[in-house]
Amino acid sequence: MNSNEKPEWNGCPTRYAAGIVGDKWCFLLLRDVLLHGKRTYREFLGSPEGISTNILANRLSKLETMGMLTREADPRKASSVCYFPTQKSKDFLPALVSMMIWATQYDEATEAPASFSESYSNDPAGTIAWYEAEIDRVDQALRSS
Amino acid sequence: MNSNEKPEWNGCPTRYAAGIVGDKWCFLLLRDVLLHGKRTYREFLGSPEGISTNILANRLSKLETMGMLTREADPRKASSVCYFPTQKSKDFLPALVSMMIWATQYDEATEAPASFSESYSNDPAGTIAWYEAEIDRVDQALRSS
DNA sequence: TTCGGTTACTTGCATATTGCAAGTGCCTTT
DNA sequence: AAAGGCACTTGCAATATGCAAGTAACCGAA
Repeated sequence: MNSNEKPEWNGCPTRYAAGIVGDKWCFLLLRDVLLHGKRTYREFLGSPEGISTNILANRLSKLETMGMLTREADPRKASSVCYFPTQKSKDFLPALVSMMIWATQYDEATEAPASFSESYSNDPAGTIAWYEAEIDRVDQALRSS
Repeated sequence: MNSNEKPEWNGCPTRYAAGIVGDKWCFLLLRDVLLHGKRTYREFLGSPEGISTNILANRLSKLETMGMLTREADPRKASSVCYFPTQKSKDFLPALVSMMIWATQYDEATEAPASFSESYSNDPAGTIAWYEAEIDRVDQALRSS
């Protein structure tokens, strides 16, 4: 890449990302799904930020429409519902972790232990892989129950 | 990292990031500053998304308060104003680029050339470094004028 | 020195989005 | 058959946004 290639086209990937993640609630729901293993409406409602029920329903359907989540019957109880992450949202993990690393560095009140940043700087790919494995573990357990 | 260490604390770095980037307009302004070399109110207004003047003023001051931008007199014309990226926002670049890579992969209408993803996958650190150098070049040129 | 143009905003107002509380319909459990 | 949980929906007041217009300071040219 040399300095003649001015990246004017950058606008678009960023706008695409902003359309999904440039919303506080979608962002936090993605965290719940990708990092906290949450899969149900009830679990999302329980997050400390206190999303209200209408906004939650709205954002879940938005995320479904955008191909980030799939809405399926809960294998444990047919009357209940699960939202599973798609490959598209799993592929968002590196970006999400990258933002967390940045936030950990600048948030004076961070609750993230030093070991998080350390393990990422020692082995970024391994850290991402660990989260991916957790997601798969959660979803396989759920789907086979 | 073993699977006993369940990362409950993840909520917070993500919430911190969501507080800044979980807003469409802040997100796009960061793009303009970090990727497009924009520094003035007038330049931000010119972006294709069409931010309105009151929202722009509001977000610039929010980003300044959050330590992402500094508001300074324009060295070219004292009556004008420049918004420069701080180290904090420059350190956000890896996360931003990571989101762009993801968006490029999933946006069917992406305008990003294949060479962008290629150069990132060949040499991620080098790609980030290139953007950092561009930012420094822009700001040094501006400040010494 | 005054006048038009530019820059960086602020203000007012109609519309859209949010937050909160309450309600609905469909299971499931007892 | 009744009670409760789950996943929403609805209504309404409060807040935020988008748009158009206005303002204040400065700058360069005539």
